[in-house]
Amino acid sequence: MSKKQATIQDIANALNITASTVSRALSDHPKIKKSTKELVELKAKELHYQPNSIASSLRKGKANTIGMIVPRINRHFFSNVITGVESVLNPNGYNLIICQSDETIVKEKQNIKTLLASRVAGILISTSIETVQTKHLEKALNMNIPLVMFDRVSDELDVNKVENDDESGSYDMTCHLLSQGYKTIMWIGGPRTSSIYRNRYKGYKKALVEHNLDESGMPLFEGNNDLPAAKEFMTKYMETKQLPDAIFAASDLMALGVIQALENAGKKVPDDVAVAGYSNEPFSAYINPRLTTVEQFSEEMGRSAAKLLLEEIKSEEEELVPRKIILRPKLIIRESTIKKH
Amino acid sequence: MSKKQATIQDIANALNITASTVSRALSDHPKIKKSTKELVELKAKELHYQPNSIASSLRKGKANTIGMIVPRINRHFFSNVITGVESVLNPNGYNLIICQSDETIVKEKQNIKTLLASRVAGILISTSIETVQTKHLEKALNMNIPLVMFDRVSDELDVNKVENDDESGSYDMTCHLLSQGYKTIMWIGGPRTSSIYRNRYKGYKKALVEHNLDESGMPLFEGNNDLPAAKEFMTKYMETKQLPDAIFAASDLMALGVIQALENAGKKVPDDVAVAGYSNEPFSAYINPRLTTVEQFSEEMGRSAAKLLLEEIKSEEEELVPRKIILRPKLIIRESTIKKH
DNA sequence: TTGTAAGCGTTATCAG
DNA sequence: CTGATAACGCTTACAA
Repeated sequence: MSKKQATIQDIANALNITASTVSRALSDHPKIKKSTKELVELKAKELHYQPNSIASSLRKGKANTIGMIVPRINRHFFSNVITGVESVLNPNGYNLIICQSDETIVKEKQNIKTLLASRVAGILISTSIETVQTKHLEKALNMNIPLVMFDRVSDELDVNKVENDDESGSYDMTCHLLSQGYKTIMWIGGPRTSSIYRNRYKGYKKALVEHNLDESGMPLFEGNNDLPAAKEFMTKYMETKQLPDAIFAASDLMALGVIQALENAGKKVPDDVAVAGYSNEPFSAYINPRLTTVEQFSEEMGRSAAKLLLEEIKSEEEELVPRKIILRPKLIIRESTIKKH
Repeated sequence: MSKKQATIQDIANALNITASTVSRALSDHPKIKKSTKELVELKAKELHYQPNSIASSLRKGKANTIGMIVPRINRHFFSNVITGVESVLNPNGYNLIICQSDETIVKEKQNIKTLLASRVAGILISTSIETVQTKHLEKALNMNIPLVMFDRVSDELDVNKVENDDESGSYDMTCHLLSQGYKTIMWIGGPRTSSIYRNRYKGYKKALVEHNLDESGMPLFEGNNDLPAAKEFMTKYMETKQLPDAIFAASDLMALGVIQALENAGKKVPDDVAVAGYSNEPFSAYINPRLTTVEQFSEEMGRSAAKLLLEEIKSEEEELVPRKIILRPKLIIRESTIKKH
């Protein structure tokens, strides 16, 4: 219909007042008469006025937008973190621009670029699996754009962080397996260049050492964190080698791959071999056997990260003392690791 | 570090040229000398120049941003649609602002408001379960902001749409159940105010009628599309009534709730009763029994919707002839509905 | 309580 | 090939 969008100027003209008065009226400035406020509201409706937050952002130098970068949006863990983030941001008047790095450093750099160009008020990021250098992230800091890292963090960067205590989650799981009487525990994980898998491996190793077991004697697989990789590895492994007592996969997806391989080979879980996962995917409670795993409280992680970011945005102080919030994961014991007698 | 962001003006001053030249150089205007382009690039790097897309958007009257509204981001279906959308939008230079309506009309209206204020170049929406009126969506159309509906669409609005052929998916499933010899088929679904469930029910009914069965004789449950609702209903149902031959749940989550209730009551699937779901959630292939369901091609839906939107944005024509893309879902037959002899 | 005026950083237009 | 100028729509000192 209307070729041209109505502006505050149009409202002002129609009411024989000035744009500044309209602006103040619309933002509920205390020193504007109630009557003019009402007039303005009315005329705004009449002209189908829609505020232009681009103009507002330009003038104010900041957008009411937060940028968020995750490796993949369709991972249960990350989509729940996003839900947590939104639940904090929206009530505070912020919008979220979501970007996916697809686990590549190239797209991650691209994402940062567009977020900086959009002059977002802050950035939340969980880095890609390829990310080791952090120069691109430092650009944000140089522009005084607050940045909070979550889940996958970088030690080099001195910023607010929210982490899962992967080491302790993994440690707890390994202790559980040992307490069930399993002696040889195979490790299956993603690349240890990522803080996630590095820490989970650390916890696994720590538990073994504490129980006087030599981790170097245990079989190990390190590959893509997905179902096919784990399934393929396990299938091949069984062709030549003996099964361990238990298998600890650093993700539920990998655990599922392992279970499928075992099933195909006619092996029973947990009778022939116990299998544990990590991260409590929605399916884990429902597969056969029900999968022992570690719950990560993803929404809570999103809320914490968003809160840290908002604090940082609100505090005008130049010097930030970076905080680190560590969320303690929870062991969830199900059928797949329970020793039968 | 740098208190102030460098602007094209700063670059211009440093090189004794004008801002317009810098602007053109940076956007690779054909009529700018190669040498000045290089000088500009260099100085831009030196000054840590970051383009300001807010200013650019204001000047150009449009943002390079697309808004997307989904009921819930952490639903497998929607996060995959988003992935599909991004895969088309990003290569075309568009960013995505993602909003969740949380299945409420109130939040959906709020979402529209912020997207309009951000002057997004277009909107992709799958409406909330509460949405029946569409006045808020018409605002976008009045502002000449292209809008594409996907999955959950509204008949009242004359816009581009991408739909799943829920009726045919549901019809195929019902025919499959009938062909297995099941005579009484219970319907379990979400509210039929939503086009989704209305169409799925239609397909179910159509198949029954074609087989000379009276749908009014079949047991039915209509409630929240989630696991607990279905589980609770089923548990109560069994207390007083006979089981049907088969149960067709309009979502995998509801199917899972049903299976759990049956399991708790000591009933076997599919021996005592067959169970089918809809939408092929990631867990469905792995639960016990493996769930017969309908695959929806969610990423494809995202890609189609995004392409339609881009076309509409690019075409300057005032009058749009709305198109409707209908994606044909695919029946996936697994253990949970196979009759044993 | 309201008006005046300047400016946020870009880009389109016109001119040369 | 480049420069000058205005404008996008809004906010905010400062003034009245």
